[in-house]
Amino acid sequence: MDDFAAVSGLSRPTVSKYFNDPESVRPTTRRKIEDALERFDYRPNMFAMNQNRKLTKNIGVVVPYLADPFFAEIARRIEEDVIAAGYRPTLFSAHGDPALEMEILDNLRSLKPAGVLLAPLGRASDKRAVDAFCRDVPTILFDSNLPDVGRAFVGSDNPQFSRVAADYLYRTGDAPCFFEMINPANPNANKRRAGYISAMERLGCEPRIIRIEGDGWNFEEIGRKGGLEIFDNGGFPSRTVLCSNDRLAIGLLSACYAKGVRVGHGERGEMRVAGQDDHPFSRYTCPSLTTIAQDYDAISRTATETLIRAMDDSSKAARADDVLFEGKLIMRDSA
Amino acid sequence: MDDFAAVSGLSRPTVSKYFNDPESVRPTTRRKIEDALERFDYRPNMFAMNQNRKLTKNIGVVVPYLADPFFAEIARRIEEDVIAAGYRPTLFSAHGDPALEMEILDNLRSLKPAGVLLAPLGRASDKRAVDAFCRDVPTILFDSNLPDVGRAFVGSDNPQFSRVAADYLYRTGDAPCFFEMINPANPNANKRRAGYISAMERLGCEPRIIRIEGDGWNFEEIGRKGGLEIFDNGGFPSRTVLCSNDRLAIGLLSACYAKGVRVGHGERGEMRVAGQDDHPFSRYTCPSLTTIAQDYDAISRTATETLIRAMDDSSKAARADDVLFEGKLIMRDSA
DNA sequence: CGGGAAAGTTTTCGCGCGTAAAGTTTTAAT
DNA sequence: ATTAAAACTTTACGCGCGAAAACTTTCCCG
Repeated sequence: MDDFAAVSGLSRPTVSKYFNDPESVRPTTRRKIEDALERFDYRPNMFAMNQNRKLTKNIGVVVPYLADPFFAEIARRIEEDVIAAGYRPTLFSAHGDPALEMEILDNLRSLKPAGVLLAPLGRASDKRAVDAFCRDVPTILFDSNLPDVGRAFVGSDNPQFSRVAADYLYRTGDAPCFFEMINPANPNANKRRAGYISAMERLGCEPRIIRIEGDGWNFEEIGRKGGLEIFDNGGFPSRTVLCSNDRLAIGLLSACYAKGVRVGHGERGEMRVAGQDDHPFSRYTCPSLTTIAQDYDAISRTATETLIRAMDDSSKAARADDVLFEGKLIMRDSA
Repeated sequence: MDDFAAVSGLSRPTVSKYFNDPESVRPTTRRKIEDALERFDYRPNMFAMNQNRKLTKNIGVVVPYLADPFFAEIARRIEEDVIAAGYRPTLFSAHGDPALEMEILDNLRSLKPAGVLLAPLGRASDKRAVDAFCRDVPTILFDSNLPDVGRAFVGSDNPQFSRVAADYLYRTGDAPCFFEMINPANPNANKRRAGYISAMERLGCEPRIIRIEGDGWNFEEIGRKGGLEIFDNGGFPSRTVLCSNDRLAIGLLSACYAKGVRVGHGERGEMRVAGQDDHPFSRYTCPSLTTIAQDYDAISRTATETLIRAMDDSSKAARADDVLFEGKLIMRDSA
């Protein structure tokens, strides 16, 4: 940096200041540095930069399962937003493993991140450890909430998802039953079930919940196996099935196909299936999947913005209000 | 570290040695340190550790598009293998953008990685820049090759994929046509086309290639639109369609469904569709997709192993042999 | 028991930058 | 033209560790 400062005709501290915030130097100075930068492609050493600094420009992004296209997509958008805000995102996936989630948070500590965007595993997460982490590092939770942990939560209004779905399905046909895993990995599933129940009660219908076996994150397979089993044991209690999420629905569609059950909203359909999330592939299922869309854009943008505000905020204890986005009904062919 | 060395009854250099390689100290010494570790949870400062070291324990993993479940899955496995080998993986996605790919390689340089596993964007990659990077950092390319770049290439024998697929389809019905994008992002597409053509010639059939418009990484949409267009303009030249990859096939299945064309290998099927890759979701399409499976496990494991060998190898210029894995025919319902 | 190798200790240096203080120059506003 | 604020320079220190050299202790084996 000394040498580079010399060739750009400035002192090292000024150049150092530039790299911490290009706006903080005079425009003419900035010009000098950026000219020199083109001629010499100097880059400050990341490790030296961050070592003797309290706060880095790093932002950690942690998702529970990156092979789930929902998280891949939301992670992609968050990365873009974080970069646009002038920070350096680092992406981690817990791969569905609580131990790995803890390890990631531990490693994250030594990255001295300015902030973290964390979508916890949910039920399986070690809440105390996550809470302890959030006390040390400004953290925004997203997608899946742990009550009173972190600076804020940004996610979807899950009960509303299922209420809208149930309402629509009721109005366009018969009252749906609800298809979910016995032990959902994610707490959002419980909120969706609650939303479904409240909608059914308001409509004066009996809620009918079908809970299938299965652990882990291979939801399509769980949905398929669960669906096949139900077909073999008397079938579904209703012509219409609202699935707890799109991946289960994709599995169920596959089971329907295997059993020769035509799915669809028209006359031809023997059964109707709806999902929730607007999973990136749900538009390409056969039939295309009617679902409730998560607001990917709003969630990623708001999560990033909230984090950056929280990082600036000196009052460490302050908890911002949780933000919940409504889902949008996407009417496709399956229901 | 000084304080921690004191409480564990050792000198700082010994403790330092332990953290670089726990095996490098005497078992009794290791015991002392790990006992102290439990009582004091000290962690060396990452930035200080790496600053004055030529080589870190970091391994960069770069994929072209993480929202593609194929890459999400292969990245997941590579991360596991890298961790098991005692290194720290850092995952990056170029999100389909060549400029971002270059930026990632630039940032990677300042991470001083011991090695990099890179699946390049392909056609869009800046080959000269990638080559320059590979000269500085031991890099193994995977999935998509750039000739003579990097220490080695680990991927699939793409011509074999299409040969096997074409052969199988021919034997079980009629000769397939080949469905692909006009300007495939990935060079593997060209090899698959070549494999298809050679298989057809060997069988004494005329190769028939259908090339559809579309740019970017939204293959399902491209496949769907392309399929619809072909149906509207006289249809496919053959009852059987071999798609360049599973994601295009998923899009085509969706188009078939929209047009009311029954897909399947039995009597009922009006058309047969096959893909290539064994995409994580291809087993849940309707009908389930017949495809050629990539050997995820072998590719990720071999790539990691090859990289670690290349890192140990002092002869910097040495290029290991490329490794290609064969695809396995997965017979499902679509063809 | 002796001897040499292996492991640990002491000491010292430096990595490449952030940061702070004190002094100097430039800028912009009156 | 005056002046104060803003921007830059100079100087100096330290972050937390890796690494190397020279020395001492421990270990293993015949």
